[in-house]
Amino acid sequence: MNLKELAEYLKLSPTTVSRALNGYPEVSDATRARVMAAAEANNYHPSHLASGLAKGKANAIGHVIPLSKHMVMNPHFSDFISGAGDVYCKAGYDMLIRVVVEGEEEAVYKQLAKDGRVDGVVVHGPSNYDARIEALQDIGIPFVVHGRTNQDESTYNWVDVNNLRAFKRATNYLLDLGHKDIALINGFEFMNFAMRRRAGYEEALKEANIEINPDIMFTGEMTEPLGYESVKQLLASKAPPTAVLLSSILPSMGVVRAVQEVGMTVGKDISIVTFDDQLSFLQNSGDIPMFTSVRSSIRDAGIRVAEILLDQINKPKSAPYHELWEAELVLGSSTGRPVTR
Amino acid sequence: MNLKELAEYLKLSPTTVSRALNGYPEVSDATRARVMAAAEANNYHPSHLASGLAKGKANAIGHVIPLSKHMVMNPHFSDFISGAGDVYCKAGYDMLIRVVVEGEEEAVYKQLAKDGRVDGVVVHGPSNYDARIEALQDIGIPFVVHGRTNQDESTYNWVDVNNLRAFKRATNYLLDLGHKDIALINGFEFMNFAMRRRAGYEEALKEANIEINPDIMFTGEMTEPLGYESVKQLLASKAPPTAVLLSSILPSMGVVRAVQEVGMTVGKDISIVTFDDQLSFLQNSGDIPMFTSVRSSIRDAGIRVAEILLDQINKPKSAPYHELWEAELVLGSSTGRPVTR
DNA sequence: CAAAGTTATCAAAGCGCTTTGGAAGCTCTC
DNA sequence: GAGAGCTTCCAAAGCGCTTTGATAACTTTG
Repeated sequence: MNLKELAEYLKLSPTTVSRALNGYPEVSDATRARVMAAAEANNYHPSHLASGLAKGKANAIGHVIPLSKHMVMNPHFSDFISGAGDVYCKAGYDMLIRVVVEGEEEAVYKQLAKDGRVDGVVVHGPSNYDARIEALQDIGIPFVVHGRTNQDESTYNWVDVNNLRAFKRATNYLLDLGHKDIALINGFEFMNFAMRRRAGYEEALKEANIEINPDIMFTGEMTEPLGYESVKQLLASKAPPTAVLLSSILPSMGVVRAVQEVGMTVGKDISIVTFDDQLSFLQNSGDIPMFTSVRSSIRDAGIRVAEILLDQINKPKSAPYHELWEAELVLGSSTGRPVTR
Repeated sequence: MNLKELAEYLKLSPTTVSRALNGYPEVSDATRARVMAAAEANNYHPSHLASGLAKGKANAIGHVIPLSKHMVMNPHFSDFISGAGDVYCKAGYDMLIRVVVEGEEEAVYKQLAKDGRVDGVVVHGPSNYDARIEALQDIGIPFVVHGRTNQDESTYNWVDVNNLRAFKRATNYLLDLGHKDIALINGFEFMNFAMRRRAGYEEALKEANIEINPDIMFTGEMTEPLGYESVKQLLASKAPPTAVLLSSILPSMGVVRAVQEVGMTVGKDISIVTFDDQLSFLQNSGDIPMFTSVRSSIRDAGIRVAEILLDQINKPKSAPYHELWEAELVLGSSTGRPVTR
């Protein structure tokens, strides 16, 4: 059943039916009620394609998700998406996801934007200098970035955690406990968030006059094995670090595994502070959480990013909007004073 | 730039341009080359909405993802989606995701199907009797189920792991090692996969004449804490089980945490066998993997489900198609003979 | 070389909806 | 009781593409 048929059935014009359904005022309450009832009764759903075409609006938001070399979907996305998806759903938007080989995101964003399939896009995982930003600005489609780049921040919309401050604070906490050798297990540092975290770590060390030691700094895909392998390697050295700072709870699990494997105890023999995205499936909660962490919910970020994007779509040409979130330092049982050797 | 403008620019009719672009034979090679070049040069992208409307095809697949009570997106989805998304992308389809409060999936599937937004849908996490199946059959939209229900399997498309056999085999393996008290930590058993796994577990125990003990059987959302809490509880009893069988690697991590917390060793004091979906971010690999497991890749399932769905869309009215996969038993370091007490 | 067959192009209708610009039919006013 | 002002509805154009049915131009063939 389409609009025309519904109109014929009701002995009304398509115009009136369309208006009744879309809440325009030019139709009497009685007629509107009749139309609504008939639509319901006939299980009528307007064609999304047709209305989109007529209105020049797709009612959808695009997300382009890069697959890394190992064809891995970053699990942090699923929480982000769950937050954003919820917002879209409530606002009557769809979420359109393209899984794309890393490096081809730009072309895909362009195509999505041009072919009118989406009204806006969100940019995931910005690198330090990210070509997508200018590409999207050229196209003129609304977008918001989850994170920032080193480009001029004021020209686009973003939501970011203060990664530098978070890691500086985490490092300072470990320093205050008396740790001097603090390892860093970070994401890939061409990603902006990781670069900023490293900067925070280094800043804190410098201020404490501690030399930065590249031998105890690791980067990689933030998975369980990254933590395991890195700490295995550290523990094999003569004087392993007494503390380790991590970018995600996933590698932190790996650290715990490695530490326990050699019979040491987390929080006693070795301290761990981790960034905690509050992943839904690996909660670090309870009265005394397992990990001491700097915490900021990635799901909440998804929610805000989506809200901001919808705002920008609905009132275009508003000024770029930013939000910088401070992460919360949460004390858990994975930290303690270093053991004196 | 739209088709009409491009045609004017080329001094051709929209018909010819459209045909040239879409690879129809009724156009000379010379003209086609000219058109292609002009399209490229002018950065022309056909409107997805318009072509979809004209063709009666959306070029998109719908996924409806239920949010559980705790607003958690099941992390197993992200791997499934990464597989499926990849297939869609290569075939020129989009993936449309709706995050929906649990229980409302049915209405959403209906709407998606009716309004022409998608050409097919995939059904996630079927329950034992799932109303969505009949709803989708009524609507007449192509769909494939990831998993099965207890309804008549022959009437719809599905891809499933032989969960019963996998868990029976895993249980038998533990029995063979000499374990008599085997705990089960399962997903929610209104989910069909969990029900079948439990059946496999019980079948093996029955055949071994071991009484089924509900006190050592747990169900819940498959997260890290589920494993931790359950095993904490088990270890508090007088004679804790010597082995535990789990439905996912996530709770298995929790079991490890609980076991190590009391100073016991996994694979010696207590054995673990887990179902391993080969989640990309929690790999259980290496020469000797951490966990003994029954293994089947959820990402591969996503790939097959997507392929099958696209097939069904392209040749409608083909017979329902099924695939039942056998999980592989992989020996790791989390199992051993029970300690004699 | 005319008839038949091919090839290369086009005009126009249609996909299902929205929206513009009227036009009836009312109710008020002076 | 005629003009103004509402209210309620409609015809038709348009969104950007595809596709049907035709036509013109060009090759073959007997």
